[in-house]
Amino acid sequence: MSADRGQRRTRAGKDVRAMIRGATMGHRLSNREVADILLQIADMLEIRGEVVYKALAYRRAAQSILDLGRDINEVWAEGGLRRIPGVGEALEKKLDELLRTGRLQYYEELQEEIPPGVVSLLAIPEVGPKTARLLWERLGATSVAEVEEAARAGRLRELPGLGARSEQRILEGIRTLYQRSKRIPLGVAWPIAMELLEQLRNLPGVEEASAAGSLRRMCPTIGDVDLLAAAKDGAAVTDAFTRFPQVAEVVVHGPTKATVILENGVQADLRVLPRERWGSLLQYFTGSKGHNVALRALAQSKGLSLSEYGYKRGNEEILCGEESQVYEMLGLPWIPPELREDRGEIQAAQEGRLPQLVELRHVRGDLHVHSDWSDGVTPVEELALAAGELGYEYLVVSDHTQSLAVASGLSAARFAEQRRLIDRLNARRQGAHILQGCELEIHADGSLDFPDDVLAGFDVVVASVHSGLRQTRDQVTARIMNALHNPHVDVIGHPTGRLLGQREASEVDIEAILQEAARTGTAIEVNGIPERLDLDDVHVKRAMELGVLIAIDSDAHSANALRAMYYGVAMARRGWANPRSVLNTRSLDQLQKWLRRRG
DNA sequence: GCCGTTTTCGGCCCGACTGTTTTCAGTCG
Repeated sequence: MSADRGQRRTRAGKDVRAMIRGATMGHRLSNREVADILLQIADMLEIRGEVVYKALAYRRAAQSILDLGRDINEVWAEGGLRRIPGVGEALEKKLDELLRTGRLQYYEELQEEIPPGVVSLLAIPEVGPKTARLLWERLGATSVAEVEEAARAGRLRELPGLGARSEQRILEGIRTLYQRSKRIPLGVAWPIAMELLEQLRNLPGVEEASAAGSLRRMCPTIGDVDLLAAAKDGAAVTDAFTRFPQVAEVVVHGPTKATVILENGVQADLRVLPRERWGSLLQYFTGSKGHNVALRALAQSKGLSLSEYGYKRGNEEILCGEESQVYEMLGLPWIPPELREDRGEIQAAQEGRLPQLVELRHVRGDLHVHSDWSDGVTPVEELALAAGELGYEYLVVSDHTQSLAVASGLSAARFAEQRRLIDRLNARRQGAHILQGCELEIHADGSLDFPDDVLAGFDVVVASVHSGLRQTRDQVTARIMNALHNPHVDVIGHPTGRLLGQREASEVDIEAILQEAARTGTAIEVNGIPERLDLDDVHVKRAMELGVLIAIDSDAHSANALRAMYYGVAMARRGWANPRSVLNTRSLDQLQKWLRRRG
C-alpha cells in the first residue's frame, strides 16, 4: 500500500541530471542518488512500453541499494556489486560505469528519447506510464503545468481512452500533487490510526480491526494510514467509515474497500473481509510489496496461489483465519511485521535464524532525557516518577552542556548542583533510580565541551553533534571519531542529525563510525523522537552485523515524551536488534558494571 | 533484467475500483 508508492516512482522534484553533472565534477554518488537514477530508468522503460519486468528489475535493485546499510561506493570498490540482491550481469556493468565515471550512457540515451519532463508527469496521481505517454505524444506535454493547462482547456477529454471524468480526476490529482503534504512521521500517523481503529472496533459487526501497511511495519514515515477490519457485512463497515467525523472527502468507496482524506489532510484506506479470511487479509496488506512478492513466489513453487482472500490450490480454497497460518502453509514461522521488508527475512525464516527481537518490555531504563535544568520542561523528580510508572528501573538525566546556549546548556558548576539534587532524590527512592548524565556537545572543530576530569564525574555521557551539520563528510566523521575515542563517552547521540521532512542526514561515514564503535565498545543511539529515528533501521541492521551495541533513547524533553521509546524500539526491531545488543535492556546493576569497566 | 528444492530459459503476485468501455485498460496498492 503506502510504502509501495515510495519505491515505485522516482522521487518528485529531484533533478537527476544535476546530480549526474555533480558526479562528473568529482561528486561521489550516494546510495539515494544511484537508486534515484535506477528508478528514473525504470519509469522511462515503462513509458517506453518495455516489458514490465524490466522496469521491475530496476526498481528491485534500487530498493536493495537503499536497504544496503553501507555506502555503495565501498561495495563497488570491493567488487561486491553482484552480491546486491537484484543486481545481475547487466546492472553490475551499468553500476560500475556509473560509480566509476559518474555517468551512465544508457541513461543518457534514454533521456534523449524520453524527456525527463515526461517522467515527471508520473508524479500526478491517476497518471501512469500509459497516460504519460499519451499526454506527451498527443499533446506534447512535458510538464505538469502543461498538462494542467490542457486539462483546463478541455483537451484531455478528446484523447482516446480518456473522458471528461478522467480529465477532472487528473486535474484533482494535480491539485493534490501541489499541496500534497509529504510523508508523515510514524509518531504522527500512529495516534491518528489508533483513534480510527477505536471507532472501527465500536462499529456493529466488526470482529477485528488492525493497522496494516507501512504503519504496522513501523516504517519511519507513512504515506497513508492503512486500516483493516473483519466483518460479515463489509459494505456496512465501509459506509460507516466514510461517514466518520474526521473524514473530509471520500476518494474511493466500494463494498470491501474505501479511501478517504481526513480533515488533517492524511489519506486513510480501509479494507474489509469476513473473519475467516482475517489472517490472509492482515498478511497481504501489511506487505511490504517486496516481502509479499517473495512469499507468493514461494507459494507458487508449492502449487499454491496466495491473495488477500487466502490460498488456492486449483479450485480448492484454503482460508487463513490467523496470520500465522499464512506462514505456516509455506513451512515458515510467523515473521514479525517490522522485518517484512524483503531484506533477507524469508531466507532467515526458512533457515530458522530469525532474530529474537527486542521489545518495549525488555527496556529497563532511558539513557537520554532532558529536564527543566536545560531545555526540558519537566523537573528531575517528576521525570523519575514518570519513568517509574513506565516500569523503568533507572533514568539518565542528560541535560545539554554549556556551549549549547540555545538549549540552556549547563556549566560544570550547575551540573555539580544538579548532582546534589539527584543524590537527595535517590535517597527518597521514589520512581526510577536517577543517574546523572549529560548530552555533551561535540564542537564544530571536533573538541568536546568538557575536559576529561569533568566528564569523569558523570555516570553516563551521551555525545552529540548539534552544530556544523553541513560540514564535509570527512569533517563530521572526524568529529564523531574523536568523541568515540574519548573513554568517558558512552553513547553517540542521534548520529546523523536527520530531521524527517525537514533536514537531511549529515554527510557522515556511518560505516566507519560503526566499525570504530564496535572496536571501542561505545553504544550508538537509536533516538526515538519521531522526527529523528536516528540511527535508522537500515543502519541498525548494519550495526547488528558488526556487533555494535545500541542504546534506544527517548531524548524526551517532557515526562510525556518518554513514550517516544516506543518508536525507538520499533526502529531497532526493523534493524533486527535483539535484546542483548541493546545497552538499556540491562539491569541497573549490569549497566553500572558496564559503565565502571569503561571508566 | 533477474534468477533457479520442479527451470540456465521462461517464467516473473494478485485483486479492487474507476472510467470508458461493449469486454477491458489503466492505476493503485
